[in-house]
Amino acid sequence: MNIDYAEYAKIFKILSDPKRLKILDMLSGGELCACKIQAEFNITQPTLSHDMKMMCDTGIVFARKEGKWMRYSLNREKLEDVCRTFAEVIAPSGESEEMTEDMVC
Amino acid sequence: MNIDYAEYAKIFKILSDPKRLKILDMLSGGELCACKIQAEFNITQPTLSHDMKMMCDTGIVFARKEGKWMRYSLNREKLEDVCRTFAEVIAPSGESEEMTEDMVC
DNA sequence: TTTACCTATTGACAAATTTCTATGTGTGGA
DNA sequence: TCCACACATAGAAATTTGTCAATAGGTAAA
Repeated sequence: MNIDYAEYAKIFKILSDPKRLKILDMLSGGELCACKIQAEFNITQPTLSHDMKMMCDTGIVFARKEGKWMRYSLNREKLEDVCRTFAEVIAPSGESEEMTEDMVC
Repeated sequence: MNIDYAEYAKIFKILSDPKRLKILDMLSGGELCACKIQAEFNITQPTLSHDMKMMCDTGIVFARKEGKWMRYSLNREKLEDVCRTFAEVIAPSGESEEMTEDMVC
C-alpha cells in the first residue's frame, strides 16, 4: 500500500473544522444552496463562500450554478475513498504484529 | 444521529498533517518507540514529542513508558469509531433524498 | 436598462499552528 | 555519584487559517 499522505491530509484539513463537518452532514441529506447552509451558522456570506470553495477545490463537494443560486452536493465517491483509505491506514498492516529486532531500540 | 462535530473535528485536525498520518500508518504495524518514528522524518526531537502529545491527548494513540523509552501504539477502538462516524456523516441521511419545499431557495 | 439579489473576490487582521533552540526531567550504566 | 541518553517543556519566530468589511460580478425581474 502506498498512500499519498499529503493528498489525504489536505482532505482531513477540510474535516478539521466543526462547521465544515456539519456542512457535509447537511449535504448528506441532499443538494443544498448556499443560503440554506449559511442560515444554519453564525458566519458571513464571504466566510461560507470561502469554505465551500475549499471543499470544492479538494473535490469532496460538487457545485452547480442554477440561476442566481449555487447548489452544493457531496462527491460520495471521493468521500468513500477517503473513508476506505483511512480504514486501511489504521488496519493492522500486512506484516506480523510480532516484535521484530529492528522495532526495538 | 447527533454528532459532536467539535470532538471529531479535533481528531481530523490531527489527521490533517501528512507527517502525523504517516505516523499512524507506521503504528498500524505495531508498537513503536519515539526514536524509531523520528528516524523516518526530518524533524527535531521536540517536534515529534509535540506531535505525539497531540495524538495521545485526543486519545487516538496510547503511550507507554518503558525505561528510558516511550512506546506508542494505536487506539484502534477510538480510530474505528472515527471511521464509522465519518461513514455515517457522508451516508445518505434518513430522510428521503427527494427535494422538499424547504430545501429550495 | 435599472435595480435587487445571490455569490465570489480582495485585502486585512487576529488567532492558531508548526517548528525550532534552549533547557529541564527522569532513567540506567559506569 | 556522575554521566549519557531519551524524552518533555518553555519560549519564540514564521507560517497558515478563520473571519470580516468592502467591493465586484452575474442573473432575473421590473
